[in-house]
Amino acid sequence: MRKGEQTRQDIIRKAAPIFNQKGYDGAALSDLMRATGLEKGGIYRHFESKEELAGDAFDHAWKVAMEARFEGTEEIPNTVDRLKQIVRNFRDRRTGLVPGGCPLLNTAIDSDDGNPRLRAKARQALGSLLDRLQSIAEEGRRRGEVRADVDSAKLATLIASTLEGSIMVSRLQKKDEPRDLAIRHLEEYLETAVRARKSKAGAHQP
Amino acid sequence: MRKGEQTRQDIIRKAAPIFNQKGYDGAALSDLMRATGLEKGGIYRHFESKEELAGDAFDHAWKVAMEARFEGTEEIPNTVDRLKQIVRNFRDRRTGLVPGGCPLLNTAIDSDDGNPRLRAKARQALGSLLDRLQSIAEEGRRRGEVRADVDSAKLATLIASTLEGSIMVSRLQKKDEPRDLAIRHLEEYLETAVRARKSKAGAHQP
DNA sequence: GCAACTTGGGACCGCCCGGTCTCATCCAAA
DNA sequence: TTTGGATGAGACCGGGCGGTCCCAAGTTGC
Repeated sequence: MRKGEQTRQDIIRKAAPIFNQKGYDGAALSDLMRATGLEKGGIYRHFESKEELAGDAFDHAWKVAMEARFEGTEEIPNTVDRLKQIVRNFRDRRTGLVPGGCPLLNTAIDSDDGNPRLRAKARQALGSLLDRLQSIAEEGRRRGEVRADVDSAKLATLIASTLEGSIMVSRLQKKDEPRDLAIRHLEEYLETAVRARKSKAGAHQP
Repeated sequence: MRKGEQTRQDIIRKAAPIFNQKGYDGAALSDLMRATGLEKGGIYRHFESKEELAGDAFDHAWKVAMEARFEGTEEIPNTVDRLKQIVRNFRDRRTGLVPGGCPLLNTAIDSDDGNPRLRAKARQALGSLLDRLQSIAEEGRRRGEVRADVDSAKLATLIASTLEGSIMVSRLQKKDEPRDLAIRHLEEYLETAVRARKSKAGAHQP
């Protein structure tokens, strides 16, 4: 039973870029066979359908993406600085990512009007991103680092939307500029409209 | 020759939602046959390939989208107000649009890593949107309605990116809120960071 | 080192894909 | 009203699709 699980993970890792690049319909079993070096029987032993494999491949790609985006941010004490670093990570931490662009963006569009299973995974993935951003903002509000009038859920949505849109534009134009522009825009927004102004009394420290 | 051209346009109009919803691979000829009420021969008389039809269908969908987004904005005298109205049109002018969401977003992701012909169309479509936004901003700068330190190209890119990203999130969540949020964010941005402050002397009027 | 089970190769399946071609019908100009 | 080109139906095609299954080879526990 040991070898099988290892093979299964191997298939997922090799299949993820194919699905992320070509989409569900576009990724033919023959592509997956070539990428994994296995015959059909070897693949279907570990997954009951192409759809199941696509789901697992998405989970893998998303896990890798999330790790990259939040890498080295947990230890940043100030929550606004932490959000800024997360935003910057969309530009700076790109090694090890599954090729083919943001899995969320790809899968959301790909599964729109069809393939409910993948669509549910995409929704869940977006939820996980929004939740993490929101809870950081909320923590910041409680600590007085984030302005009291900031709506954490809305802030999370705005950050995610802006980044994803700029990634789409950057990929289409094959230029980094739109993405970097959005990052700078969000940094400025976090600085001017989100970060609490320093109060003379000091908000939290005794 | 009259009837043929009419049929051709009919096919394009009926096929556009199929391609926009299902993507290029996902839109089978059988789907197009059902949507148009024609047999294969009837379709292939007017298009030499599925790809050509997809291209024409995208052009149609994009034309409709662009008309909706710029509808009733030409006559707004102040350029910043005009930009704000264009942004709002993403929410308010949605009748007559080809179903399936933003054709640019769909086609950009769909044709990523494959189908160069559709990809070129998507790039060109993005270019046309950016150009229109940019030239409005540029006109505003010349007229002194837009701050001199605003980069028109960057502003256009930021607007397009933010809107497209929020549309993706809205579609995935099946909620209007993310899109509306982005619109409000852009309105505020245009007001506070783009619109030239009223100078006491009056910038342009004698 | 043997037996039992797990693994993966690859032939096979039916289906539907995009695309072609022929021919009856339709339509419009003379 | 005739006639010739425009039009569209639909049978047909080869290929590649996702998926199944059997069996040889490999792996593992005893």
